[in-house]
Amino acid sequence: MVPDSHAPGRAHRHTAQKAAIRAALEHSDSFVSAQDLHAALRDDGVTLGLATVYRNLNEMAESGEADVLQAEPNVQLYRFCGEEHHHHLYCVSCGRTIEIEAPIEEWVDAVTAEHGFTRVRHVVDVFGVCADCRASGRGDEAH
Amino acid sequence: MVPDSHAPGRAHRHTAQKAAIRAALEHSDSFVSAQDLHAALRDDGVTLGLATVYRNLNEMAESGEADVLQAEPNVQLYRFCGEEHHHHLYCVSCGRTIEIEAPIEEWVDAVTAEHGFTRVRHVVDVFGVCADCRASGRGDEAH
DNA sequence: ATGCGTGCAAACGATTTGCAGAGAA
DNA sequence: TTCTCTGCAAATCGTTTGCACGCAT
Repeated sequence: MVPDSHAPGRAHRHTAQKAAIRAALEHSDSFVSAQDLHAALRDDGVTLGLATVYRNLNEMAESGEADVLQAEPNVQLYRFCGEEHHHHLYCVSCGRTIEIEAPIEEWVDAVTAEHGFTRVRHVVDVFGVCADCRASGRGDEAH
Repeated sequence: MVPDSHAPGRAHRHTAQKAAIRAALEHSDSFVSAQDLHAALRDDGVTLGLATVYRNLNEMAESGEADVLQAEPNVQLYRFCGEEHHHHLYCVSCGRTIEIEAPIEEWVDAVTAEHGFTRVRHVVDVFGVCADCRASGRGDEAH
């Protein structure tokens, strides 16, 4: 039955692209799509492939270093994941993201325990149009 | 500039496919993908196109008759939306869905008001592995 | 020298859309 | 009859993957 499948010697090489992607993700003040990150990186002078961005982003998401948010169908947004789990208020018009605290952690524990669920992951995100976008009328188009 | 663009006489014809899709969605006890719904419908003897399922599902989602949930990238799940807005506990292994109540409605109002957001939509869903799947060991594979 | 990570481009797969024909009003 | 809805198939488009080469180790 698959002996030592999680051997300690995971290679994980250090490359310029990997560092650039992580730096760009950390630098970003809100969620970014893989495509946008790729474009920004190229603007920054870093030449890399889109596939590499996807691969690294998924790797980071897999290891818990990044958060993934499905804002719309077919578009997944990534964000550098700090130490703790927090939630977001997301403007669907300008993409601005505000971190918010959701007083539901214990509620989640209670509900999942009640139904016998384990390995719980919860998604709590609020979408809307921020004051600025509303003022500039962009909120009418966004949906 | 575009006079009476929202004229009252929206035609909305009644067809067998439309009725079948709605019935199937109402009958379903959990979230279903458009593809699954299409397959189930054909099993049921209803011959219709996949595009028709998508079109009707999106129409229902647009008008608020159905809920859309992005469980995974590239896969959107639909569910008949009752009268009120409620949340779900979703088993990532067997797809079973349990309706739960989230005591956060007023928290959402407070947070959005605080940041000047409008047109708010919130997503509160909990994912995990239910007791049955955990017992049968399927929870180890699902992610 | 050894292989993991990268780049490119083709492959994928869920969803959308154009167009001609069928059925509801 | 008129005009919307349906069906089929091709088109989209974000994301993933195969393969050969370069670079970190």
